[in-house]
Amino acid sequence: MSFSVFLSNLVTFCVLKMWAYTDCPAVTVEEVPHPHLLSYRDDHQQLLKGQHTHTCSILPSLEPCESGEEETMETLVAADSLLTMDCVDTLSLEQHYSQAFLPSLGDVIATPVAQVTVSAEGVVGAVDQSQWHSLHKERPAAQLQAKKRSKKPRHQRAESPTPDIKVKKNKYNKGHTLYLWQFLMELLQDRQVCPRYIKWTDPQAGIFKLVNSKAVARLWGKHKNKPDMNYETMGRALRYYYQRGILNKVEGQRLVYQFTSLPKDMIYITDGDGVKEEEDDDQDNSGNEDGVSDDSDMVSDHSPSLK
DNA sequence: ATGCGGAACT
DNA sequence: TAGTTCCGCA
Repeated sequence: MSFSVFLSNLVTFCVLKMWAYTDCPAVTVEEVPHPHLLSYRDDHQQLLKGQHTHTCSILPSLEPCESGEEETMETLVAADSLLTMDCVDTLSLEQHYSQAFLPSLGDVIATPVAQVTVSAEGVVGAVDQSQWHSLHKERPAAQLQAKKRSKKPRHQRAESPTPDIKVKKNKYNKGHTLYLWQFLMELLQDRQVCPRYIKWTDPQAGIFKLVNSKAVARLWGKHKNKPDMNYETMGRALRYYYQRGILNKVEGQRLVYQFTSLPKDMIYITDGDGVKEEEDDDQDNSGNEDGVSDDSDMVSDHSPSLK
């Protein structure tokens, strides 16, 4: 294990470097990291041009329950154990959403920061969009509203676009839990739950579906330690994301939502064997039709809706 | 069953 | 702050 740990750290380090500064879904944030929330174990991570692939292996394989809709408790639990953390390495997650989100890993990054000003156009300011894929150019009206409100930073926060400023923040940011959107992204990258409870219906567009809304809500509740969590409640949180420009609803399709932007190093589990990494940044060539899908899964609907 | 956003609350 | 809980309404 030690070697893998080493590798992990190495990878993490590199990734963090790359992550210097990013902005997330449009809004600003300051965050607090946390080291391991969900920890996945990356048994073999490979550092391939800065990417890693992870293959989780902690969980006992879940039964393919074909019973249809309801997932058994066992499966949920199993999936959940993964979220709860049984792992050792703390890596993956953070790199994905970190930045403003969770830098921590020893104190490498830290900082909070960022703040960004947002302009009508979209994200702006210091934002470095390099690590995020913005899925659409224009923002929904709701977002604009959100913008307005946020124009006033109450505390003038030092802008620190600087990527690698290493501020020693709370080095041990324990107990930080992922934001819901991060959590969903994690699930989307987790083979234990990805196609089963939640899956991409159109990865390029950031569109995903809560195949088993109940299960996902339960997982979320577990993560937040809210036993009574249900889709109704989680859904409210999801709806708040519309205003914040983090999510959009794909109208007409039940349980289908869309991330307005995604980290570029997202690992897309499109299906079966392949975990595919999207590294391509097509600037704005809106027509997305790269032959990405090799999935046998149905990634059928490509709703072009980007509000 | 979902989805929605207001309002109060943590 | 980022949801959580509850609600009336669609």
